[in-house]
Amino acid sequence: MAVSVRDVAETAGVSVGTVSNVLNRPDKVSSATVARVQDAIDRLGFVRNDAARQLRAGRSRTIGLVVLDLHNPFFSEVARGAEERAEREGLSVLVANTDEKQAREAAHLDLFEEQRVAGVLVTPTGDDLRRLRRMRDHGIPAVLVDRESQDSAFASVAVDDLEGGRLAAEHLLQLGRRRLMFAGGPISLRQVSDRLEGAQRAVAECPGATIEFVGTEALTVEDGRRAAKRITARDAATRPDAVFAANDLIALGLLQGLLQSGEIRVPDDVALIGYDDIDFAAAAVVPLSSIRQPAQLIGATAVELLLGLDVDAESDGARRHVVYRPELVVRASTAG
Amino acid sequence: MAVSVRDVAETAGVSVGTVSNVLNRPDKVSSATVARVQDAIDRLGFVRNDAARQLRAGRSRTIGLVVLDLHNPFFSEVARGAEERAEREGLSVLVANTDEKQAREAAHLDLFEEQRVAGVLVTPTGDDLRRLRRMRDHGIPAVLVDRESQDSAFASVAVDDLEGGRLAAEHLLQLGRRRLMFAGGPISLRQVSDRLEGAQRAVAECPGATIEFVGTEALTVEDGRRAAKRITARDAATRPDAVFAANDLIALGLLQGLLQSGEIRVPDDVALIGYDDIDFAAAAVVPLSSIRQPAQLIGATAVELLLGLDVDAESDGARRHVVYRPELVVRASTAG
DNA sequence: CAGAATCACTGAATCGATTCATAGCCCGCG
DNA sequence: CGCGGGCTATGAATCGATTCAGTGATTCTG
Repeated sequence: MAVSVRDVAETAGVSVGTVSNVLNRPDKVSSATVARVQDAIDRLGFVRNDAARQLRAGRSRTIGLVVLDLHNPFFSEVARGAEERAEREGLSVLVANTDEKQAREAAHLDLFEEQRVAGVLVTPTGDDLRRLRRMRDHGIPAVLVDRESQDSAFASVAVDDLEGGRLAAEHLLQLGRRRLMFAGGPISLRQVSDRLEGAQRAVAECPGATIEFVGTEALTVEDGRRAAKRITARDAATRPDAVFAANDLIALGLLQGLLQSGEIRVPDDVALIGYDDIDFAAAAVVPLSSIRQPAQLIGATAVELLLGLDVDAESDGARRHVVYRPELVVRASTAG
Repeated sequence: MAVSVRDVAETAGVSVGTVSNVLNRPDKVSSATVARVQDAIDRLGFVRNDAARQLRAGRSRTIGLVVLDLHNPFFSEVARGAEERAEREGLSVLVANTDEKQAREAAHLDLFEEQRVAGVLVTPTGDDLRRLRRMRDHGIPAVLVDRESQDSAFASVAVDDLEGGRLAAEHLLQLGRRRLMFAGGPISLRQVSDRLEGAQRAVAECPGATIEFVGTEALTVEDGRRAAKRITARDAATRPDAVFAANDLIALGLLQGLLQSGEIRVPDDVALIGYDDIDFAAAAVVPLSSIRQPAQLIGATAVELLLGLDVDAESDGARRHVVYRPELVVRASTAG
């Protein structure tokens, strides 16, 4: 059933080495032979066995991408960017979800290591880079995605989340809002804590303004809806007049929840701004203001960093840490 | 650098066979030996080489999933369902995008075959199942996803798209609308043509009602926006009074485009219904009516069919074709 | 025209985990 | 004491593509 190079070689009347050459370096083989071998391949329906090839090569032609949540269109954009870039290099990308859970992140990294991937692109769940270090020691380079690494050992692509947080908060303050709220979580995610901190700094510079933190379990639409309940449950007087959501999914959930209550108008009573500027943000009930990040570019850059990466070259730190700037996108949810 | 079972065996003072047993059948090995081997594994930082394992096994522990568009939340739900189900069986899922292009579908299937995946779940782009047949002959079973197979050779999970199309159209007709339009494409996609045909049948049963077809290149938000332009460019009198979009992405694009024009109100001037009921449909500017499909369940069922599938058992056709029923979800975009 | 260089091809060795026939050991039972 | 049977462990053979030193044959060069 399984057709191997040996079978092909036999029916073409050549050696296995020649078959391999036809497959990998057709120019090294006379065209007559190429034709004979091709014919045998077609007749037998031969398909290369990638496992054998990889075993010999010692390395696969695949890149592992570990993201927090593929359901977040932001990450699926990142994935698309990475895939397109990798494809041009003849590599494919394997995508794994962590659902923001450390255990799943570890399990997926283990699987990638077993597969001897050419490298991994990771949005780390926590602050623990030990496993990545071990993988690097085993010859598997890593690039941190959507996260600046203080650690010079790993290249990274990120967007300045402090700046993004500041942009969002400053925008809300300029509207005259003073009782800000930040919704998102878990705070252990760097993205979340940095955006919050950026916002807090902006608020600190504005006398009379406050910002309150409401934690969520994760960064999904559902978590946003739950956060909305906690807001609507309060007295109108103690409610925030502006909410900055850690990402657009949370923001969309909040929007639904707040409007559903019937008492709260957006942006009149509560201004709302999200983060990521996913496609659906513009199409929301109240079109959502957001902080835009160049998602595809992030994915593509990560791949480039990975490929330009010499595992044991600790040098050239400068060009191995790319930081993009976020951009404010104003829509109806923060109008007026 | 590369640590192999041989190295582990050596430092643990046992044979390679024993190391393999510790890895795969620890109960067959005395606990003292297990401990010694484990210790060696930890000390050396040994990680199994999956390529070697697969080569020996002749088959990988991975399932390939080929979908039309991962950016469509419907498919990412399907993927999630498949992943969760597969994980319980100790399998992982590789996801590949076709962007609705035949060539990409073929390329990805080839890659999957080279990897000797345990099976593939496919939403075929066209009607050509030859490649799938060849793969089956090579021992790689396939399950058709979101598509009924007339072909008894392949198991399938689908939702009745004729029924879905009918549901959507009947709903619009019940609102009193008579000049219907269907927007979507390419028509070569079974999902598109079936939904259209279901709608046409409903329209045919309603005297005085018509349905017009507007094709799009693909099923994205952007295509929806473009379709909207073609509607807004017309005289008010010749515009449809209801639009049925082939999926929610198209519907959301249409919605944005129609509202942007300023002249058209939804649902007053044009009622709008989508398909899939993705999460974002409920959060749209005008919450979107839609036809719901059990996305995760489809993914999970596909995996089950695959695993229960004996490649050369042509029998038991009945239980190998699962068809779920779609469900109408009414929201503001078709109110009144 | 000898010797060098080029070309097309060969086939054994290799990657690393798993398998399986085999061997050694110990215990218990007749 | 001896034999069967249960444990535990062994290590050569295997999966299939690739590599690379080497063989012949042909063409080139001074």
